Amino acid sequence: MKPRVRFAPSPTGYLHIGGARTALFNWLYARHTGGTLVLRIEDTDAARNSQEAVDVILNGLRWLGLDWDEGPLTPDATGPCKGDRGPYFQSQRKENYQRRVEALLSRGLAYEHEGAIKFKMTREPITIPDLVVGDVVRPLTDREQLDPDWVLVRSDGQPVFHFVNVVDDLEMGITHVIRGEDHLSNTAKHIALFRAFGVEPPKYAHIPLILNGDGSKMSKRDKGASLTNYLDEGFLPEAVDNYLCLLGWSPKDNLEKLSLAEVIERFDLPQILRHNAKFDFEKLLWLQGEYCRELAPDRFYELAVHAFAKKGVDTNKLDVNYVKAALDTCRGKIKTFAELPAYAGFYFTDTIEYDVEAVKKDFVPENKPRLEKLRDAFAHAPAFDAGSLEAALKETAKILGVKAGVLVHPCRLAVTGKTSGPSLYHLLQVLGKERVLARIEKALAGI
RNA sequence: GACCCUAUGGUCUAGCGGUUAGGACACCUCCCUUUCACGGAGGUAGCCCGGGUUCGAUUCCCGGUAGGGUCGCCA
Repeated sequence: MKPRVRFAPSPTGYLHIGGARTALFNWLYARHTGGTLVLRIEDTDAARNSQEAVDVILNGLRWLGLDWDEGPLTPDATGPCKGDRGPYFQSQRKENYQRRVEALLSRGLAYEHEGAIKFKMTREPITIPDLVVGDVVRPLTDREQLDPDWVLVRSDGQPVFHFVNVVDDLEMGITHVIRGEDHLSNTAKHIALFRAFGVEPPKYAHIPLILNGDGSKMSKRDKGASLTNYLDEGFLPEAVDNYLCLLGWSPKDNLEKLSLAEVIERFDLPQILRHNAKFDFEKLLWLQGEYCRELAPDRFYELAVHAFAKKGVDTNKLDVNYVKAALDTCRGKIKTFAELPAYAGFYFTDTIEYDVEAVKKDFVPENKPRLEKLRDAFAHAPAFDAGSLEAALKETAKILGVKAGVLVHPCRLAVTGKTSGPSLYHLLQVLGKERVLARIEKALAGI
């Protein structure tokens, strides 16, 4: 029988990076085994849930490239879904829970208590056979020994998470539950419930948690905890996917950069690591740089244009060849698209803001005649292309008896306002004679 | 407080009784380039502690310690 796995997030308005990895691991297992991935929305908390919150999850998964075989097609709980085991929103499954409670009640496995309905929990220790951790024996804690029974349905009629989760997994035919290790202890409750329904529980695989760099738990307010954050910062989904795979799983042959297709081939449950991992932003950034560098030109332009648009710079109004030429000088230089507007903004504005420290260093009186000479050399260069400009600059330096760097730095500052950026000669070529001479002139006036 | 999981450089990891403990990120040095990146060549840095078992433990067992998790009419 082919495995049926599920990702069952609660729509809280954001998708936790750990949740994203749980989704990824479920997806990988489904694709590796040829099984089915079910997406189920656990929206029992009507007050807190909203369509927008569901949309965050759907968009996040789609961005990562994780498709599901069964589940919602839109964020609307009553909207279209695919799959024949629906509904896939818990808010639409009330009758199921009702029916299941009555079954337990009628068999004396649950009882009413102060308006709530409680489950008669086993007193004996329960063994959780976990595919990642191994057999885990979970006895009752001292507090549980005082009252081992737990609430299935609140006094207001709302069923609790542990109950609906198990009922849905049972009715949706889930064979493998792959989820965060924070659920490991409570799995005893789930197993007991499955047995109460006379069904063998699914196989469990509890994956380690993702922690902050300092080892603390990644909570909602931690920057970097939300997947949306990476989307907004201009990360590439393939970089995020790749990095997430490396957290708690390893291809084992010293491979670091690998595609999802390669991971699908190698991925399996027993190889999942048992210990938590700290999130290393620097390593993600490195992978991001790797993928960014090999981006197809069209996609690079598209993402770059989008990044500028987000900063209020509409490059669509400009000559497309100019924009492409400008962006080409940035390829391989930036890592995330979010840094692009600051990196190459000088191409699309005539208001150059000079780096204050660099001005003190490079816009000094002795550089004024040098910059004037350079301006003249550029003005009379046989052609305004990178090669000619480089030759002109070096020739000028030679005449002045200075190193090329003496001219390079003030020139870059005058034209871009910055101390670093794309190749100087190439950016001069892209900017064109008119802009370059005007900017040097303007800088000269301020020295 | 009870119970559960975990433990290789700063970080992610390979290792599954005998290895000069391997790789990657980060960091440092040098080369390339008179910007910044990229690339190339080196370098610093690790088996949590204590007992066993064994001819021999990073590896197996026990105990500590540390980190994480759970014990809700939250999910």
